Amino acid sequence: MAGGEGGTSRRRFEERRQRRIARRRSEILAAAARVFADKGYANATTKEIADAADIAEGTLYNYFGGKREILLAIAHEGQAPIEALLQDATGLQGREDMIALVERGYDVFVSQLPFMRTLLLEAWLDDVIFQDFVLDRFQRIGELVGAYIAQRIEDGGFRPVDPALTTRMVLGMFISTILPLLRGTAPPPSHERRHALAEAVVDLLLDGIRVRQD
Amino acid sequence: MAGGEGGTSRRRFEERRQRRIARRRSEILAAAARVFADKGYANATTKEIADAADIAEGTLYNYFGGKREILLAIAHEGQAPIEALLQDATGLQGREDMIALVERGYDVFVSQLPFMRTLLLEAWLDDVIFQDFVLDRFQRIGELVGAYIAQRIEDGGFRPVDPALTTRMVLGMFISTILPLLRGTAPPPSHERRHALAEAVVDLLLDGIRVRQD
Amino acid sequence: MAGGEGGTSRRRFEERRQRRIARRRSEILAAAARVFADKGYANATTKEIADAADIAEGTLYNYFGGKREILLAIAHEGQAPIEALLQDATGLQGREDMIALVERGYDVFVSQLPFMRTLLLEAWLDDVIFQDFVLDRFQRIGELVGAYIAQRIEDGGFRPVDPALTTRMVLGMFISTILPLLRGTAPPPSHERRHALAEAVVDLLLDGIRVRQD
Amino acid sequence: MAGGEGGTSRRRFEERRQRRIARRRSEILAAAARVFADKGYANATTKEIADAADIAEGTLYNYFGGKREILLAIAHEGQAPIEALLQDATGLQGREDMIALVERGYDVFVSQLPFMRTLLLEAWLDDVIFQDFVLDRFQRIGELVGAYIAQRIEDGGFRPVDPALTTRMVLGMFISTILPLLRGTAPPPSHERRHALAEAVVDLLLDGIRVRQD
DNA sequence: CATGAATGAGTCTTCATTCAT
DNA sequence: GATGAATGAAGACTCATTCAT
Repeated sequence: MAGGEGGTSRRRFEERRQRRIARRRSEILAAAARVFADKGYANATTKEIADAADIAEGTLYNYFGGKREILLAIAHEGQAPIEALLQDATGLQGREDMIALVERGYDVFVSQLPFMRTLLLEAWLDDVIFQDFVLDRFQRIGELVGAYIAQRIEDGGFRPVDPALTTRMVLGMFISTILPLLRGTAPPPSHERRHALAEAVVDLLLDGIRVRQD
Repeated sequence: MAGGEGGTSRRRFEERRQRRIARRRSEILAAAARVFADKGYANATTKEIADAADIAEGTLYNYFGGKREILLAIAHEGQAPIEALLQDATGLQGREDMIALVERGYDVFVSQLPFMRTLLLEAWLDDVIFQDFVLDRFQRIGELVGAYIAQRIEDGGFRPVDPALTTRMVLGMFISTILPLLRGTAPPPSHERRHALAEAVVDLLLDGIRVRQD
Repeated sequence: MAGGEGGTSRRRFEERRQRRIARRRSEILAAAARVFADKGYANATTKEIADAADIAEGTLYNYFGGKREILLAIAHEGQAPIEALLQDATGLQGREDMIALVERGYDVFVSQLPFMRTLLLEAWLDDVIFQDFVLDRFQRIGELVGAYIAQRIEDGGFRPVDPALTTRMVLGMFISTILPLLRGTAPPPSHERRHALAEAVVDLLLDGIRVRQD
Repeated sequence: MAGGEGGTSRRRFEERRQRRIARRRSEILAAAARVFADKGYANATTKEIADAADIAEGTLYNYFGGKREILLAIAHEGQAPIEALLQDATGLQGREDMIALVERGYDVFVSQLPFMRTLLLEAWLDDVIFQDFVLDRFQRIGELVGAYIAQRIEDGGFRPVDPALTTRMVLGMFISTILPLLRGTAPPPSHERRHALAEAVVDLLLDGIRVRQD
């Protein structure tokens, strides 16, 4: 009886269920990312994760296959904002564009801090994380920035540097400026501070610190 | 009877014993550094360390109070070469001096790779390691480089940048260039390669990548 | 919906859970007391305790913080019956009262044998156990018996002996009579036997063994 | 050459060697008894024993087959003074004889404290120690005292008590009076104190505490 | 004989995962 | 689906005993 409606209501129920599951997964991931960021994957216990997510330990296993799968899901989750950033990163032209891009990079790290911290930490040890979630993106950024630099060298705007190496160094400069945040020894920088940091990075990249002698 | 000789032979014996102990401690530390560098402190087992050092598990405890003490000894061990480098780092003048200094920095990392890798990895999580063995040195480097930059700004050689921030970014650039080595995805660079890397770092620092437009 | 009933059912569930936990704790304590009584705390392994309690080793740690905490819980557990006995021990008058009291003392030891055996054994070495769980009660017994003896001396019923020393000796007599049981070389005495032992203790205390010569 | 003298000197050497060995064994036993008395056999380490005896750990094994053998030797060592006491204990007659005997009992405990403490402690757990070194002597004491009591009952001097049980209770009284010393919570009693204690024990045994009503 | 470093079996404890309720 | 107690494999550490020097 009420077959059609039954189907509709069942579908609605199913949708709501799916949303509830997705929401719960996200909550768990956010909690786990905080714990992993704080103590590292190896030192974190499933009990701590469950407590942070305010659920029972066993419930974790209804949403994830195990501790490691949670880590992989976190790594996966951390990809989206970087992907978005990479999408917009085409068509760099001048200093202002570059500054804006670096600022957006800061935004990603600030808004996703536990994810990023976990990702970078575990990539240091875990080859799967490193290959699939860090190296991969790093190479895409490398291609992007490298291509830009190569093109600017071609048109005479940049010195004939090694594009890949320079990309690497820019990223090093970038990361170094938010290292205290990643390490947890400093609070997130204000928007003004982020802007100033971005300017410093871009200006050092473009002009170095030496005063023009000519 | 033969008191004097007895004393001498006992002293010699004692010296030899001390040397044997020191040597064994070093062997264990080197083995442990390799294991820690490979799997991280938390994932490394005392059995693995013992196997790597080719001794029995219990023997570890004749030389160190426990796993954590081994880690601290590694952190301590890694300080000497950096201290030496810092001693020599005064009196930077021009580009060549700076390149030489950066090259020596590479030498330290290359020759002490497992120690450095372990140190940087664990400092990420362990506040004691971070404070006592990383932040401390980092601040000394910061003072050194920062003072140099500030002085060069004063005499008009450098643009009026933030010395502390710039120091941080230089270190970021430096580290980024040997990251593949630290991460274990690349072999140690040749001396030529190290020289080229050092030049790239210093030139980027001094002049940036932009071609003079005037 | 069904809020009240939900609350009630949850509360009932919670109560049942608490009872289950308490029961399990008691089972573990009883098993551990048997093992400790048999081999001593230091020689007992957590594996043996777990086996005696018919649970896995790890389960112990869901109920107690560790091996030593189990020992302390045993010591604590053994206090209740002695406290109860001390409550009733006021108002001794004549020989019959005293015999009844000694008999109740036997009952405590017989019914709590592993607990008492463990307690006395470990108090011999462990200062915490000794101070908090044995000396304390011993002093209370001492005060009680000592006060009684002192009063009877006053009213001329007893010789002018040292009350504290006499109390100590009575306890020595008492313990000596169930030593084979405590040591595990004899089965628990029957009620008749306990009565006879109690009479022997009290008569020796009151009259000694010498026939009146006058 | 010098064959005869060689034999003599070898014999002398051998005797001296035997004495040296015996002396060293005694030193080790005394040290071990102190350690065992303090922490118990199970909690004492061979390292602690060696340190207490001021020798190296390995040297222990030149004199004893192992830790347990040291314990057995201690138990054995503790027997001699008690044997001596038992030899002299025949021919008790009156109150004074008994007091003197009890005093000698105190002397044995005071002079051999670590041995006695170790012996009683380990006999509580170790069946071999208990059977061979404690029960055995206890039974001999029991026969001696029991026979005396039985005889005095026969001749009308004592009430018709159970000789074995009474013996047990006397020993309980005796032990109880030096329990603080054995437990380590009181210093050895002075000679005067020992005499007073012995009088208290014997008087309680003979006359109890009740004032004669006749 | 004395020494003390080396050994590895044995112990307590933790924790990811399972599963009955 | 949620819960959390039960599990047992694994890990850090101890210590009696051995043995090369």
